[in-house]
Amino acid sequence: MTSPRERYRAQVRAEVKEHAWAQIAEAGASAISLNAIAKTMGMSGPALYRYFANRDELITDLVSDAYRQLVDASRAAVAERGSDPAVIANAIRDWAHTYPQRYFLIYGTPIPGYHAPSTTTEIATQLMDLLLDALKDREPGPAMALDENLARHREWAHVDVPESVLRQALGFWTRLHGVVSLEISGHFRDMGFDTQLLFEAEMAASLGR
Amino acid sequence: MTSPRERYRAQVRAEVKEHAWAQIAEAGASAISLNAIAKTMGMSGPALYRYFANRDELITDLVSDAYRQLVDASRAAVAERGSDPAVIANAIRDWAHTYPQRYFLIYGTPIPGYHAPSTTTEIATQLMDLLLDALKDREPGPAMALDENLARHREWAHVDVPESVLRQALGFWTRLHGVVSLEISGHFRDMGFDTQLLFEAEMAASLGR
DNA sequence: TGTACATCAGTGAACGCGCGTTCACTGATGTAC
DNA sequence: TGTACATCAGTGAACGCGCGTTCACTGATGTAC
Repeated sequence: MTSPRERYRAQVRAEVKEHAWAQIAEAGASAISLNAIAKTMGMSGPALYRYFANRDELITDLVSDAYRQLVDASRAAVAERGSDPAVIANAIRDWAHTYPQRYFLIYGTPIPGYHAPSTTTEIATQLMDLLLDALKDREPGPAMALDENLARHREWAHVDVPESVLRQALGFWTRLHGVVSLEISGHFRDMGFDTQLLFEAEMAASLGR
Repeated sequence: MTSPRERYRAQVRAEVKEHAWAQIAEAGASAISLNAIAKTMGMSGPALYRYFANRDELITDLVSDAYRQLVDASRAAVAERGSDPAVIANAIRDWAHTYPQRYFLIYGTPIPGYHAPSTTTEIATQLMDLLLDALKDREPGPAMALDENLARHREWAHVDVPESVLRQALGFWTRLHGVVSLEISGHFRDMGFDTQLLFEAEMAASLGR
């Protein structure tokens, strides 16, 4: 089905992205440059325009891949250790520590002038679904003002879980990223305590308590 | 004491920073350019080297100013509405919403190749002190594994509060930034619910419950 | 299997741009007698 | 108050760099008869 040329194209595209990741890891997402990537591949700059329409298309591809990778890592963790919020949380944190710049690409400061296409939102939804599934059998907890608001969102997004689960998921989600984004950004550096313990304490407090 | 020349220098420095903020608000921190700033001021690029040794010094100044501004805003809120964690939290969130790019400058993805000097850590401490002060009269809550770790940090940082307060402060801190950074980054955009309510729910859950 | 043609990967030159930073300089502002 | 000198703000040219992107082209790879 796939011709040799098509396979070759796919290979080069993959190699370009590989180099892009290396570049991101070194100098952040804003440093992604088609010319620089071409150079490290021993090619001339314009050659890459055979594979990507422009710089934005490359970035979009990278963002999607990062998201997919994160979803895969979370899914794999669930498959291995069970559908548990803490399992997902640790998978995400581990991934963030392994690939800080990829984490920033998704959850960090938005790249100026770049707007993520709708496909990424779709993948983001998959991640949320994974979390909702892990949370769905928990006891509700007291009703609150936010619930009414979430009910509207639930209908709109066609999510099939009670508001109480949605509420727990959102709290869990924000706390997870609260710890992780601050620690990866280095805001706890030189403060001399174990951020892993802080993370675990936060996740424990968020669940059942 | 201050000569006219010194006063003039301070004025120009301030004006440069004013334009830098405008540039940051438009295209993010990585877009700060001395040449571009000079142009909008009707000056030539090299002129600014009379006022800042180089680009990094400008950024350092901006980061410090942003921090100071955030501390001032928090202090003002406390002065007006009392020393309450929720008051501080709302002050920080309001500031972040008013100046999203300044918020990112401090708490967002680190600027590649730029390292904050120690003075900024000092100002960050002031903000934490403000929070610790607001939390200091709360009941302890059950002891946990993190406490031992925090005790070491307390000694090292010469902070004069019990571990339980430090623990509460850290939890409060991470949850605050968890909601705020995600909402400012736009991760709740198009999800159709009121992030203000989510924020309030998180802060309420974090305090007394 | 061999030839003719079409497809397409990659090159090199070029365009226009903006960046940080240096340097020798002009001209205005302040200072000392 | 007036003159001589020192200080210093700002200019314009220049350096070297890298960026994204276009374009006409060469040469290799695949396809059809």
